[in-house]
Amino acid sequence: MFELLYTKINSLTPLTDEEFNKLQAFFLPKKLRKRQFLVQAEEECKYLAFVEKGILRSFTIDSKGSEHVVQFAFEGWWISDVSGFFTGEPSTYSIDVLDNAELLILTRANMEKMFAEVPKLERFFRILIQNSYIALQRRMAGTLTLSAEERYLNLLNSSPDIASKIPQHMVASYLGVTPETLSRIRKHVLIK
Amino acid sequence: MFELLYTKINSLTPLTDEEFNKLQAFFLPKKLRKRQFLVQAEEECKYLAFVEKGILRSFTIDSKGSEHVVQFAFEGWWISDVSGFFTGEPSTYSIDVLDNAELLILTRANMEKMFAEVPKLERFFRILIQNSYIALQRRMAGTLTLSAEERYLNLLNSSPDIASKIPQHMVASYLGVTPETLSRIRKHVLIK
DNA sequence: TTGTGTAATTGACACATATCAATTATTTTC
DNA sequence: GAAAATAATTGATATGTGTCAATTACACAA
Repeated sequence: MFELLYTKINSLTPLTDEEFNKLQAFFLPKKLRKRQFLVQAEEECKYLAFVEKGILRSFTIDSKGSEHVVQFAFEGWWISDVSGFFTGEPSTYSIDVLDNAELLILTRANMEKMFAEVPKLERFFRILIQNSYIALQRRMAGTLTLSAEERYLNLLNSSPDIASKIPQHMVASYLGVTPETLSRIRKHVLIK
Repeated sequence: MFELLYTKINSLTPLTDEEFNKLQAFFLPKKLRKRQFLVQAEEECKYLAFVEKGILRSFTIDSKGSEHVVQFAFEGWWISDVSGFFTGEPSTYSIDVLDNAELLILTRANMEKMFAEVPKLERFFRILIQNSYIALQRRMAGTLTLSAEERYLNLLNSSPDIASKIPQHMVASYLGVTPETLSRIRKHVLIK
């Protein structure tokens, strides 16, 4: 059950067997089916989740009621409302399941206990969030500099998983365009 | 010279005097005047800089030659091309000085040595990057959900420094609009 | 399997923002 | 302090993307 987690942590911060055994105690397994919520906006986001199986996404709903996808999470990825998780404030995002999921859940309290027992993990999570930050900066730069069509073509390259496994209207939302616009972009790209 | 740095680090991760004394040895003071570059795109970004005095910004240049501001850094902030700094790859951004600056510079090698001597700092930098990530997520959500005018009004609220101390065309670039559009937005906002 | 809801496509039109060009205001430099 | 460079404003027009409405395609549940 912990193989994937082990691989992922070990690739960034090699752990001894003993350290890895300690670590397991702090994670809580959780299964969720499609359409279930891990976190509801406005509530406290208590969890940082590692995705063993399935697909999740986080999203906001704006003042006009439309959804905006913030992040997708596939197998081997982490997902949370980082802001809510660390500040304790009510979550600004909701997180729900797109494909039946098996998760390993870390609560804030368990995370701190874990850091106390295995200090090396402080480093792992620094690098993890660092990589997320870098990816987000790329996405941000893309929305500032590229047209919707260029962003879509980029996505096909850099995240083929998203383009192929996620319903189109959610891909549109992630790209920051309407479903109609993405549909037209796809038509246009095919023709070329 | 290290007062501001001390205050900033101490507020997130309290340090003993001894720890703080050790730490100072790893930072290199550097003065730069307006228009000088700390990092040039395409070169390696060797530095993580703490801003003691002055203002800097990081930016990219797109295929059409126009600049896009990624980040501003005022006194007490940190700036770097995070991606380049940690991966060692050529920087995607340039960083230059908007207002004569006094910096405390950390190289990658010194950072690792520092972590070895004062492990607590691993935690500090995790929290630092975490907060940057949260801020960037807010900005990203804003560009997905808000009109240019709403983003400008948000900026006035959340970062009055940016709105008041930065040339308007750079604020426009940061918001992801043209200078002409920002000029019109300001006119419109004043009238209301 | 058929029906019912949801997703994707398409068309007509609206609107926010970009682009280009000209003018005025503000800095910088010698 | 005058000249030159840069920044901000304004107007006219172009364009990408959004909105609304209708149609077709698809998925899932009874």
